[in-house]
Amino acid sequence: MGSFDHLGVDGHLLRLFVTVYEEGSVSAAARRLDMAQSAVSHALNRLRRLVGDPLFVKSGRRIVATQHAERLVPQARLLMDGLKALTAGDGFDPAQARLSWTVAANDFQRDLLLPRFYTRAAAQLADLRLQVIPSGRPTSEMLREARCDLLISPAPPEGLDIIQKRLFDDRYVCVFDGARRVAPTSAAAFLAGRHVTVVHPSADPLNFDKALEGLGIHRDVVVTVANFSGLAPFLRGTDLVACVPSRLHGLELREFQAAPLPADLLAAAPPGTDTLRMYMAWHLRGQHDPAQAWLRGQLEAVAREMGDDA
Amino acid sequence: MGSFDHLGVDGHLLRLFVTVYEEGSVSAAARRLDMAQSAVSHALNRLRRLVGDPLFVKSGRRIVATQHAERLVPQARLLMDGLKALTAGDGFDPAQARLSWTVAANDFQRDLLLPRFYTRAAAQLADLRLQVIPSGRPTSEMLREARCDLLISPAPPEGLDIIQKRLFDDRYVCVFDGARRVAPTSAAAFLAGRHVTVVHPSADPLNFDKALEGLGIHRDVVVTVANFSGLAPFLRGTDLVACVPSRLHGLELREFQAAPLPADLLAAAPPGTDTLRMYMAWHLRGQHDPAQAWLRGQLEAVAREMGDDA
DNA sequence: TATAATCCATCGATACGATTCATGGATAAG
DNA sequence: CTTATCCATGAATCGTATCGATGGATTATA
Repeated sequence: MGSFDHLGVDGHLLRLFVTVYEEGSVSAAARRLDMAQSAVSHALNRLRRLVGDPLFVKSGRRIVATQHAERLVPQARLLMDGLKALTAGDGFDPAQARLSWTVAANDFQRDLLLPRFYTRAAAQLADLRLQVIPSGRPTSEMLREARCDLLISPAPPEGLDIIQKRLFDDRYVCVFDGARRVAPTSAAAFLAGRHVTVVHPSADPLNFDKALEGLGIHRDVVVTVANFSGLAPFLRGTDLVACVPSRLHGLELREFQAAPLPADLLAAAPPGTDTLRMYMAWHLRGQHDPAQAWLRGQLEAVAREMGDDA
Repeated sequence: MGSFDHLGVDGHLLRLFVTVYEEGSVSAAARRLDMAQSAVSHALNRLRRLVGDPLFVKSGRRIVATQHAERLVPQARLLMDGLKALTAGDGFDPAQARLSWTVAANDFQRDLLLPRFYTRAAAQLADLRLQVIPSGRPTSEMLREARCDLLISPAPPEGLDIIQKRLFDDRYVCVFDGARRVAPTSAAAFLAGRHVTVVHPSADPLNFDKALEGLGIHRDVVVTVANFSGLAPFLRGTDLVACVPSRLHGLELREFQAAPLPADLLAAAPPGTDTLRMYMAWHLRGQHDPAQAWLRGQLEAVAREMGDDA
């Protein structure tokens, strides 16, 4: 049964298929592809034979995509990108490349990685435009619809067309104003204090906060801010405590004191509670693009340079 | 430059290219493809035009692949698999499917996941043959050369053509014979004891052992065994201590006592030291195969069922 | 309801391209 | 030097993708 001659499919056919899908019309696709309408119709029939599915069925004088066609569209786009990667024209030469890259990242990972990434990458490239957009709660759609090329997040989206790779591990520490209080060394002391944490309205809470929640441990969170940069003013001159990735302590929170989380608090918590693992994620589409692969490599190198320790 | 008509490439051309590469000969490829030799030669020329690279150059009366051709071969194989995924014949029906799956996994992950996976998956399938092979130090070649379909490991290989996904997190605990000693509650007590650990000759040491090593902490390891199943005889009736993933305590080491790692030991260690994160990894080739995707989904479900806690 | 407009499928003609057979130049082996 | 084998090329053939034109079907408009 499977014996449809799938090997007969070529890039032109894929492009035609995707165009028909996007236009929702054979005639419109023909116009966009600068072909005769009948040619598109015939080509579509050929593709129907090759994949063994009607792909589009008539409904009135329009056509609607079958379920199978819906499934095929992203796959077809993927294959077209793969075909492009076959050409020899892709000899990627950093020294002559003028690249534009859009990265979605929230405050912590942005400030930690991207400045160093930029200086490193830009030094080797003819030109680099780096667009950083807020990721919010990162979704696979951002990558699928090419709203960004890469996404940096501790909770990257999953999906069969999404690839993710670990960048670095960090550990949560308590940060506080050393002039106003001392480090909480036990769970009791920790829970007795007043806390400030980061809860972005459109993103997931920190895995640390979620883990405590899951344990039924409720600390006294008196202030929540939308991002890490908002913590400092609340810590300064107060006895508030924040639990943040330790690397942040080397950035915006340099002026404060840091201490490890109370050991007895962690003993009860699930593994990885005190660890924040940062990933980068991208779409399969960009997998074989040598320029993007190079950029990802640079970012990875920056993360590696920092080492896994705080 | 980029203006080679890469869309003109079709599956037949890719297959021809790969065949010529594998045979190292135009004539031999023609025989295997059941075509005339000149047809292959012409087709090869067509492909040369389309991708803008000689692909094979004459050397004596043989031909040798160019660098670019070498790079293209895996990509071509990938695209052929992608094309196969276009056909409608792939409506995957578990109830009628007779599958054969080869998984590379070492002892811990094998015993923990695969029995439950097998019963779960086999119950839904017409037939399932599960081959489990030892992974040793897992390499991307095992996946590339299709020696296995999936690999389960805490240290999955990396590569642009390898996809990995987290299965579950576990935490290291101390395991010992409760009749002979008590739990080490401090780093000092921990280091005063005698230890047994797992070091497989052809695999990486455990991340826990590596982390301690990295800190310059040398505990007194008096016995090493090649896999987890070898631990029990050495623990039984002795004062030896082993640090193993806590889930193992529920399997082979049920008879022993378990205790968390000393907190002060972990405080100095890098984040994630006490966490073992288990991944599955597979080759891009199997990404769009619905049967394999289904099997991976089942395995994931089993891992999820166990929850992230021990 | 009749008419016009638009859509997609089909038909015959045409041009392009893929394959075949036959041949030639090059290399290596006998 | 001869022979066998390899790959490339040329001419001829066959298949097929495209075109323009046409027809059947559906929807919008008067």
